[in-house]
Amino acid sequence: MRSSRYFIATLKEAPADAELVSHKLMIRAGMIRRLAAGIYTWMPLGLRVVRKIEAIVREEMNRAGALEVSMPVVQPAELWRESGRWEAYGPELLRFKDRHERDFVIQPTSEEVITDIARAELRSYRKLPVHFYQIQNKFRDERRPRFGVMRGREFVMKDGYSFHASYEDLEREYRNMYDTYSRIFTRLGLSFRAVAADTGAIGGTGSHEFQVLADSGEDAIAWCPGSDYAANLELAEAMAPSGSRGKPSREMTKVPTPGKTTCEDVAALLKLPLQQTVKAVAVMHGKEFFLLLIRGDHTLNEVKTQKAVGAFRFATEKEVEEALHCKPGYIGPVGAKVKVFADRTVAQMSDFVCGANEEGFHLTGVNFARDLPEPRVADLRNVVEGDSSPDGKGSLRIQRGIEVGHIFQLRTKYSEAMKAMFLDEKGQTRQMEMGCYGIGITRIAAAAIEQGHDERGIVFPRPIAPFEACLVPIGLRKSEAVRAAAEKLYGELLAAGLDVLLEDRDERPGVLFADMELIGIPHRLVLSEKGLAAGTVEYKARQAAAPENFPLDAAVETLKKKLQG
RNA sequence: CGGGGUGUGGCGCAGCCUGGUAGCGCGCCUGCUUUGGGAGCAGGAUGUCGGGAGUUCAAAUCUCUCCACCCCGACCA
Repeated sequence: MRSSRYFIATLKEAPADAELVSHKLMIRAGMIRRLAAGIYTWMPLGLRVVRKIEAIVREEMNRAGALEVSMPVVQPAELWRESGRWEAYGPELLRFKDRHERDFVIQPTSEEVITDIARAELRSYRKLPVHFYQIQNKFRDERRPRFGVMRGREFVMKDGYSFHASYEDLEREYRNMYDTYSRIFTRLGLSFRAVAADTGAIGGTGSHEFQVLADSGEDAIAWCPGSDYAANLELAEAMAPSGSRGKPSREMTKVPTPGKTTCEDVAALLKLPLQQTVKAVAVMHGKEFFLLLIRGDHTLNEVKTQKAVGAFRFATEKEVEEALHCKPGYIGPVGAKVKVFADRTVAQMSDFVCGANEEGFHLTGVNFARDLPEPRVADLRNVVEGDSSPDGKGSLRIQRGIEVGHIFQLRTKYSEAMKAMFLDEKGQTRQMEMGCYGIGITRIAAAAIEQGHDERGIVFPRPIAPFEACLVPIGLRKSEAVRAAAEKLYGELLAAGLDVLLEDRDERPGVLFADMELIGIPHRLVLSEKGLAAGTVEYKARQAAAPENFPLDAAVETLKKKLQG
């Protein structure tokens, strides 16, 4: 490709509304342009990246035995009513009516349509297993689209669905996909981690997320360096501290703590470690008021809490006052006539500090059994760095990540709702087992940039860079020798099958270099009169400190070698 | 959906408080010079000041209203 005939639309300044580096750089590099909130046009340069990601995903999916299909983006509501998701999905599902007033949706995923295909086409165990996938646009009416294409409303996803005659076979395919995904993200040149995940709204049992490691990621991952344990923070189990609870050694005492409503403030005032305090979180479970006890330095894990106590919401200030006759900030479990759940860590504490249920006062030296009834105990908190790993093989570390892939064992959630049955070898009707597997194609482009960038712009991994290499001639329009050498070398590079951009725009060298670095081309060749006189061409990797020179007649071989490395 | 904020040329912004005939930087167009790190000089084009209504002799500026977008909180690829 010649840049003079391509569309390079770089910007010096990023739009003010971009927050994430990847968002800023994608706009500045001219990869995307915004049309509406969370809706973007992929410009030629950006689309090249997307297509390269798709190609790798497609290749590996095909290699793993999955079959590509393309399902409609517009789907009739009847199927969604049948699966129950018409009601269950909520406002993120974009719904509309056609001219006959019939309800339709723009698909956020395609379980319904594929299950409809499966129940019509897969009537015999002889046709199982089968795995269908597609790569195509999805729409989710996010409550708050942000971060450019990272959390857009319209995005490209690879979604695959597998059907099986037995759970054992589903497990086999799940492992197959686990391996395939690992291969895909490795080939894409990303640093990632596969983590156990919550199954969330999609339902089902086993589930893993593939997280690209980046500090800007929205997810937190807990993992153990001493083993293969890795889980999303929302799932990672916090173990009870070892040993047993200490004996009460102090009298329970009411101390004045005026204006100190947080554990931090109270600990500072009383000159006690934060780990000696307990915060009471007031929640409503239906019409019932609960207190959840979490150690002062810990945070509540809402996913785990929901599993332990059931659906809940935080109580309002008014509800707190009605239940405890006390303002939030001073509430506690002592003397409270409500159900109390304590986190495992809190359950092991003795002589702790908590609110006195009296404005301006806290209690010190509080002990279970002696001062208040033993609470119900559950795992309610987020794990923190240094907690012991649930597999007992060391302590946990926390890292941030961007979810780019997710695999689920759906089991029979959809085949049951939509009656996807097959006949087994004994002629008996049985439900199909299902798996589903997603990869966020467009999100990968953004995640790769979060992982690879510097002050000059994007640093793409070679497999997904818009071009593998660029050839920058200096003085193309001034020097006939440079022009001829550039044309010749460009022809040779193309003939060698390399994906090269010839930078032949009529711009000063500084502009050309800056643009090539901004858009993230990983390898650069420079031709100049000076170099030609010496019979050399200059080579520089995107992140190398300094360029090196090679003989001009070895340029193609040299670049090939560099691309391998 | 709740809370906060912004809307002025393609992009980034000033002007608004204290009404008075719309400005800066980048980009864009033309010419000359320049050509190994986002050039210089000269000339030029581009605005229903988000939309509507109102107050006023006069509205980017004040009032009301609608819209769009962004940021902070309950979920997903």
